[in-house]
Amino acid sequence: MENRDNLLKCALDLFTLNGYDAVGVQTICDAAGITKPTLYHYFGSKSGLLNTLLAEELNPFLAQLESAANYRHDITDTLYQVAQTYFNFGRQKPHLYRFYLSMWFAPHDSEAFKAMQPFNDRQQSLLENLFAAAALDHGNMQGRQRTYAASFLGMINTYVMLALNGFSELDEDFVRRLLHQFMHGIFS
Amino acid sequence: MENRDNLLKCALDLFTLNGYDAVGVQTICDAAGITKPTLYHYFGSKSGLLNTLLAEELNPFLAQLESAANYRHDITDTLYQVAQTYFNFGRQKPHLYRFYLSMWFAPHDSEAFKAMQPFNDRQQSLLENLFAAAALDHGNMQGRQRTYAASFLGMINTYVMLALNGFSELDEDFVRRLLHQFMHGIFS
DNA sequence: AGAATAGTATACCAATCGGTACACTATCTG
DNA sequence: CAGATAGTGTACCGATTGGTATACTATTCT
Repeated sequence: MENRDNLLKCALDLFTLNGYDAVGVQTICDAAGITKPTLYHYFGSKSGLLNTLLAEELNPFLAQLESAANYRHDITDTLYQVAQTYFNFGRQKPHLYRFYLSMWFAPHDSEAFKAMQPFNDRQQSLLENLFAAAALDHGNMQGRQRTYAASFLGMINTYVMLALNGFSELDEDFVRRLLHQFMHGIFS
Repeated sequence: MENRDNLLKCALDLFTLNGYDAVGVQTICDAAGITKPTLYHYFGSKSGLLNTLLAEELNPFLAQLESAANYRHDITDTLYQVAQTYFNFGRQKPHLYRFYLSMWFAPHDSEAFKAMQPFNDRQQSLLENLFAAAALDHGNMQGRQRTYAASFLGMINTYVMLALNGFSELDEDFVRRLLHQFMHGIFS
């Protein structure tokens, strides 16, 4: 399993730095110091490698997100926890975060977009459920889960990208400003 | 010039649909019904084609943006005009808008990112100048042009993407909500 | 010991990539 | 009419793409 782990590590670095399409299978193998049949033995295909990679990197994050998005009858606080989870992720794995967003904007029929889509769907539905639950306590939010989830996600990504591009720090204050701005968009 | 224009049109469709990297020179030529030397006669290279394409599509937009971003001592109204310009663009050329954003998120050393960068820089500096001018009227905005410009751009892109993904309409009301939310983020 | 299984390398595949040498034609200019 | 110039097609280039047939080795199980 040593070669397998090494392949994943090298692929992650190369993908996040150069993008999925721009990195050839041969390049990954060279970086890992092995040959192609070894890669195809473990992952079956280049996209199989990407899928495995995303699963191993994102599933832990999604688990954290799941517990953060558990509604505790305080929508502001819950959203704060959610935003914190994203910010932590962006802080710890900035390259991966960028790579993920680049896949989100990739052409819809590309391997990269398809690989990323299920993870995005899980985030979206997690947040939709959160907003749906909150709407039981706040009548004026009713029926808008989809839009709320998408725009909250969009706003988080905007803020994280701002920070990744050096316009701010991903600190507590930045989370609070995000929350403040988003909540004002809802309740006015 | 008929073949030239036809090439640009076909390339635009293919790029916006499949992404820059995923479309080969041969594919473009087939779509335009010509052969490769013709393409290389007009544009010199694949990236030359992309650059020409972006220039012809985005320069008119940037001209509109320039006049919209002309500060008239009413920051809310000016930002409203700016946002309107973006929304119009997103409404008229949704595929191109998506393609543009995908280039923004592309790896920094890719052809696509390099081709898009100067256009982004012009938008950023246009907005920075606007916010700098507005800071003369609103002291509490002083010294924050860069962040304001980047976050306003980010918020616009978020809203346009929400609409392009079917979560909303790019209508007047949506612009107003964007403005409302952004201004509240500044003045509180 | 013998058989099965996982892991790995050599060497190859067809297809495609971006790009070009060269010859030809159409058109415009003197 | 002669010559220059722009535009275009045929046929090709070397490099790289994702992927594989086959044989070898190392380990593990019976």
